[in-house]
Amino acid sequence: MSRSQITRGARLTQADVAPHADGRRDDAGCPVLHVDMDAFYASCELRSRPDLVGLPVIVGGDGSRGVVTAATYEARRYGIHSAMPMSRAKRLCPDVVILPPDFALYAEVSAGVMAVFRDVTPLVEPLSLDEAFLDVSGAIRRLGPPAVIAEDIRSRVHDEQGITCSVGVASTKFVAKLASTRAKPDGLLVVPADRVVSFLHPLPVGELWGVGEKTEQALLRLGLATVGDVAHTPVDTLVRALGHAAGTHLAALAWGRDPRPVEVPEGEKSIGNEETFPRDVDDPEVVRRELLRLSEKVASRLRQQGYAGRTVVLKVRFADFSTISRSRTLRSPTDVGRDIYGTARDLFEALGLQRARLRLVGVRVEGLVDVDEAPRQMMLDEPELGWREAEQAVDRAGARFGRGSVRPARLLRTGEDDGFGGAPVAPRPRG
DNA sequence: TCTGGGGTCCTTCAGCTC
DNA sequence: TCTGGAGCTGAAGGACCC
Repeated sequence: MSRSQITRGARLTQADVAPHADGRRDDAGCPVLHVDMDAFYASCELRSRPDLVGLPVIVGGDGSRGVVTAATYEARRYGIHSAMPMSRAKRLCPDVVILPPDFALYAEVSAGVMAVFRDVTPLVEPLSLDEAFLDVSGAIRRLGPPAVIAEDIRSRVHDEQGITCSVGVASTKFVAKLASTRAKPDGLLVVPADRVVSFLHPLPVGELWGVGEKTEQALLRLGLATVGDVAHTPVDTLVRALGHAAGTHLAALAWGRDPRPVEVPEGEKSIGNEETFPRDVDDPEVVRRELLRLSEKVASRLRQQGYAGRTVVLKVRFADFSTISRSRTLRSPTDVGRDIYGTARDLFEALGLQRARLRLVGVRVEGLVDVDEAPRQMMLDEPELGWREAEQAVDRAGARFGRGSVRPARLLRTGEDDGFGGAPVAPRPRG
């Protein structure tokens, strides 16, 4: 690694504590790296739009109900942040540049970044497209101490993918994640193993992993404002306020105890799709058509990834934002859109809604198993070649002619965006 | 201000079996 | 035969994360 690479970003920092008197390396005992891309979606877009570098740019749907998916640091200076309604972002910064999301691009860049990580260690645990934990304990002899490995990763991501990232180096996942957040943007922060407590205790409770708005309010009601306050509170008190899992978990985190190892994920646990209507809907036929579209989409993703699932979950959000879900477990796992739709529709009908105004519907399939290991329940009247084979044929047609080139007749409506991409096209007549 | 979409995990409760 | 408790599973909802 060149000197220029090491100094790029000029933010090789450590927790603000006194150095070791005996000359030990500060990253000794810190094999966990948390790597987080800076404003990932926006950074991907700026690679092909250098004219926008330095301007407030946000990525997100520009519809009436869109939210900000990512914001450059220039946009954040106006108070814009992710998950903020687009309408508000535009009010805060009328000149903000809005770009529609291109998830295929982000997936491609993410694959390149993850390849860099796996070049360093096989122990990579991705958390999302733009961040991952790495356990580099097995790479230290080959590549050097964790801080050097971290800088090398930052340089390679920058040189190969043209975006910047921040890295936290620590003894546990939780502290590494906090460190990368505090190193942003384009920085590196090492929290030495024996300074974890002094690093953690001054932080506000909201920084604890798993503490969102509700839990933060609950903790503040107990008079607990900092991580140190939580650390010095009896576990029983936390358990009473937050439940067993959250209470014991936070008590451990507040002392820097996080036994979770970096793990290569085994696979998905559920696959689902949901959609917010552009305007609230009270026509049951529109809802049924949307359920069919979502079910087909979920089934297609299941087949693509080689899964079948046993539990179908229907999600309904009403105009007042209240949300309910209903689920049904099938006799055997399925990856057939027809089955998923039939179950989702039954669940919807069972709600007995009398023209309630709906904001969103969603379909999710849980209890995933490898499709080759899934027992198939043949119906007495089921033909040998059934819906599954038909939908597999649709998958093949989609791969050849474009996704959505063949679809259920109910979803064929000229000019209607059904989310399959492209204009609706009727299947070519056979023969 | 007015709240997307994709996920995971946890808690609570009800029903069932032993 | 009846009853109560333990343990399991499924269902529903909530909180959280990115």
